[in-house]
Amino acid sequence: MVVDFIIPLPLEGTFSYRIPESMTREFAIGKRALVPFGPKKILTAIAFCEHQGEPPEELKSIVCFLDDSPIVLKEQLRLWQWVSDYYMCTPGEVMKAALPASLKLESETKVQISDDFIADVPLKNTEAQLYDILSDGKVHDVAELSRRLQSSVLVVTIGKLLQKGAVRVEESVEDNYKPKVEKQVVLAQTDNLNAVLDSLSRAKTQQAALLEYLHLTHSEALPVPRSCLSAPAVKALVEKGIFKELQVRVDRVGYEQPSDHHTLHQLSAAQQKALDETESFLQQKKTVLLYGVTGSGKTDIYIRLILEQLNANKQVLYLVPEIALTTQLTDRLRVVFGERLLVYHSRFSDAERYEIYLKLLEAKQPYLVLGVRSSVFLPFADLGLVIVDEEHEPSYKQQDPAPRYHARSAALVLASFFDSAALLGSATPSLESYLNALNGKYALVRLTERYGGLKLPEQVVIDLREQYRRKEITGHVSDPLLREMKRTVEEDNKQLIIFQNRRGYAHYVECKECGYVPRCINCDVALSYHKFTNSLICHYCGYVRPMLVRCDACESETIADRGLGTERIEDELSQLMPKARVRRMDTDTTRRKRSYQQIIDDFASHRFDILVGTQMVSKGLDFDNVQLVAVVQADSLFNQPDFRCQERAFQLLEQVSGRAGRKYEGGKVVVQTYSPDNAVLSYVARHDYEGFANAQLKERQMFHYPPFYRLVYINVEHVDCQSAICAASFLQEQLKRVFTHRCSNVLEPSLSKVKNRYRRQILLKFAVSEPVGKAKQMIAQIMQSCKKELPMKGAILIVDVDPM
DNA sequence: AGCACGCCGACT
DNA sequence: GTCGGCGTGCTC
Repeated sequence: MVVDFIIPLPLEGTFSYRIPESMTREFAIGKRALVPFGPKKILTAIAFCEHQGEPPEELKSIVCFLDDSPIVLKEQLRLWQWVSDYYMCTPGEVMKAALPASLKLESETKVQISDDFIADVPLKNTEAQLYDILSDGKVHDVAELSRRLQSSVLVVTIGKLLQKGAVRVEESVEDNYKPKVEKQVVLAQTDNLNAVLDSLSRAKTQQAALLEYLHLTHSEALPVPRSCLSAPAVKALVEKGIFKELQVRVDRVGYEQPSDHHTLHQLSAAQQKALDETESFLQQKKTVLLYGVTGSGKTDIYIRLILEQLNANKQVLYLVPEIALTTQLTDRLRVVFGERLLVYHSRFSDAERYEIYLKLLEAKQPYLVLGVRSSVFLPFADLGLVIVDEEHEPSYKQQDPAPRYHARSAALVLASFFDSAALLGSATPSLESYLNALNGKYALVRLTERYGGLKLPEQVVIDLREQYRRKEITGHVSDPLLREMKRTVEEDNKQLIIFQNRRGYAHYVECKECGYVPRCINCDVALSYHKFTNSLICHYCGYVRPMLVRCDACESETIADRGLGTERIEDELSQLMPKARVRRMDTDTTRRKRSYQQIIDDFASHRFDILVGTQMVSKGLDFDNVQLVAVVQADSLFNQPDFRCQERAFQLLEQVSGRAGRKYEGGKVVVQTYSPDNAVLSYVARHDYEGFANAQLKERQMFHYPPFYRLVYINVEHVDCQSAICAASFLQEQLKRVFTHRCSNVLEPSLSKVKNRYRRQILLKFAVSEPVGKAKQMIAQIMQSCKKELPMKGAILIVDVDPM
């Protein structure tokens, strides 16, 4: 028997292996097998299908199957296939993204000293060093050795010692997943508790620990995590035989008790109407686009729909962008769904993801999975509904490594495999989805009223040119904005959010004498100034150098800050409003695992007044007490060299302004800008999404852009600038022959060099009516044949389908 | 992606 | 003359 397997490597196609006679009974599609690959590696492969037709001549046999039943279900495999075809990547790349690492066992090379070795020739320097480390007789893996021996030739050195018979080497596959074990204590015997308590009358902490235990267990002999009680007291109580110690395997994906207890709201009339409409469309298996303004209560509608599915014994996938997955949302869902809720977050460790994966796979009850992009790859067996919340979010598209897939598209395809419905929700739908709704491919449901009948926030635009002319501005905060801020915080005791889409202190710095701007050594960008660390940082590759004392070029000491970042706003605020409590939220302040949540919790409970932040503050957050939202400089939103620039600007401004006035009347948005006449601003002022979208669609159609055309970018990268251009030109010529007007010239991207690689692009455009599958096959074929040609030497090709 | 094989410069 | 650099090509 010969079976084709998917290997977790970026290699084209599948790989065929023989299944030994003894194992053929175990074969099933979707099971894992260990397979030998190359001269020594052993990898985890997924059985994809039985091999059709004549098998290749020389075949290796699999080592064994790893599972009793498939761990990748047939709908998942179909999705892998779809992703790899549509996004032009290999099945192995999809496999890598889809499975938690603990499911992808891989052999490691283990090295051990041979005890019968007699050195007849003296060992060389690195050989001797390695031999020294190994002299302890223990088994070492290569990763550990390379940490201890900083040598680039480690593998070669091991090879040499092996030749001399000094060491033994073997490949072994180990399961690195360790179940979490918790130490617990339980009461050893239950009779005579009072006597036991009395006997501890002179050991107060032990007595207190025992009482605490009884309190926790409601006076029953139940196991309690050891960490809940005072450690020294527990130790003593165990020694006295009052407590027994247990080692218990526990789930990492615990079921945290929700921290507050709101119940289901009564739906407003508008919500009820939207729910009814949505339900009837979903029953017809029609994809629904729920356009609901910010604060209209879309989540309440989702909850009703999810309940229905779970009660009908169907699973539900509820996708949210990374940034919207906060305890605000999980708590709310936990109250309603309890243990039926599974959360899948990218900040989870691999062990946690592994446990969630298996939990869903072995599910006996229907689950609601609340998850980020990659949760479309979880093993759903009976999906009844897919919800994509904030469907316009660009973060649903994976950027770097392959598969460069869009979770919204993948989710819709997945839903179709189960013949189930999908719901897309947003206050600012993507033009792609909106167009689909207009031409009837999706059903459009509108929810244009805020919950509680609150008005959408009023927008005030402040012309920065005018403010500077009249000198009514301090730093970057104009006098009218400052008045609004003071009133909000000092008089009304409300909170405010300040949005600035750049982190750091200054976007770049410049010598006032000669105009010199320090740039990154690895990327084609200026370095950003971070005052807190007094350094210049590249936001693309992380390169850091100390802030200039004097100009590199002319040695002058007059270095000026240019461009505004969140750090600087925070700085200026502490001077303008010294009494206000200000916190900043951006990538710099949320590096640690808990810090993002901490800032949100603190703001929600009004432990500070002003939240300054990047995009992060604009998404899905629900703070009752925010009255004012300020955009300090909107201009960077309007000036991006990107056909989606306007759409993004509208979405961001509308979303961020939606944070104001969610519970009380009188929310306000102040936008400072140098271009107060920008059309986007007037649409946002009227909260006129549909007007904006219709105008944008006209432009997109005119200039042959999505959603009327599909784009495929081919990025050509090379360490040498000229070679990048040559390779791109060569490839472009070949593509042009086939695709004629659909193929662009060689383009220089605005970021022409990143991480020491020079980039060029070729853009292919296809009308949505064209069958694009054929075209992709053609592109792949041309790329394949070009790769072998001389001008393409050393070039790296990256295909991005439906780029964002 | 790894890993082996293979061809050219700086050392004993 | 060898050691060791990394360019190129293959992996069922």
